[in-house]
Amino acid sequence: MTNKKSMFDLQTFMPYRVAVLENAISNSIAQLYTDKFKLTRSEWRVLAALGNKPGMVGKEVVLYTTQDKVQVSRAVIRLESKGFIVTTEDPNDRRNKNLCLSKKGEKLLAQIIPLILEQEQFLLDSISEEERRQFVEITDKILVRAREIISK
Amino acid sequence: MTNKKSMFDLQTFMPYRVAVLENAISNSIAQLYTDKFKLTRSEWRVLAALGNKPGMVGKEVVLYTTQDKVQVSRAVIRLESKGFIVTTEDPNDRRNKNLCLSKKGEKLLAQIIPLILEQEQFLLDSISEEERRQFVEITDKILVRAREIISK
DNA sequence: TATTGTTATACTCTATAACTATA
DNA sequence: TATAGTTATAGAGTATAACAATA
Repeated sequence: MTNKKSMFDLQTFMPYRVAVLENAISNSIAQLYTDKFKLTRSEWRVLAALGNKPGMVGKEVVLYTTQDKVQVSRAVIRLESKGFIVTTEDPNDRRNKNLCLSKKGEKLLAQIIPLILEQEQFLLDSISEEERRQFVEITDKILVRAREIISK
Repeated sequence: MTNKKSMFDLQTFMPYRVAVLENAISNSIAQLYTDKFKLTRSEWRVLAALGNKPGMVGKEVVLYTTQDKVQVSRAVIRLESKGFIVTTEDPNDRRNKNLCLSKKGEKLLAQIIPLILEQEQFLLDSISEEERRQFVEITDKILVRAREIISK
């Protein structure tokens, strides 16, 4: 006698497994920038974005960090008030704010990045180079599908 | 002339990629139980848990759904007030509440599960059976590491 | 009119601590 | 004392709409 409802098990449900994984990874990484540096995830992402591509305007940071403009606007305001970024007016379009790390922001980022990369390496050391390549390929394919659904 | 800070790119940072994937998947699934059935993720997980293993007590649901006892307690209260679950006192230990789906809850779950599984299938149709196996294996390995870090 | 960015609001999620009732 | 579950609170994440300034 089989129970029809027992055919659904959260434990083997792919979206649930990804959520659990993301939660564990995200917590393991977040403690690096929250505990010692008092940054939110949103702030950390904006910092990392500007470290990689200085001078982006808000809209570009939105695209780069996959956050919406409200999140970015608030993170920028907090980071500026803490002195980690400086904003300059774009002479070509005065609606835009060019965002750059301050010296203090660069120093902060230079402290965080090695810790973050070390943590990532520890996570990735559990799998082979080949698996790492497969992982990127597989997650990319699934991501495309998920975005198809959302945009419908 | 290379920029040392440009060595860190969010786009290739594994934890960021997993966060983006989880976000997309989770949104694509969530719209199924929020839009039509007005459930939160926490409520959906508790429902699914009880559908799979009726009669669990709160503590077991906590373990099964990877949520903490506060989340579960609140989801249970809401689900009970909506008439989707019924709670009975455990005669052996009156601190425990045995949780079961009501007929209404079973009906609800029976409506949701096919939609959820269809969505999962659409996501998984983007990869081969072999890749699916690899994905589970890889994510399990990374999860173990992430939990090692958190428990430190 | 459309776009960039800000402000306001509300709801969910997460984490913590304090509490109750039982054991 | 320890455990199961509840209540309270606050910070962070997410979504939406309304708004100001500029194009």
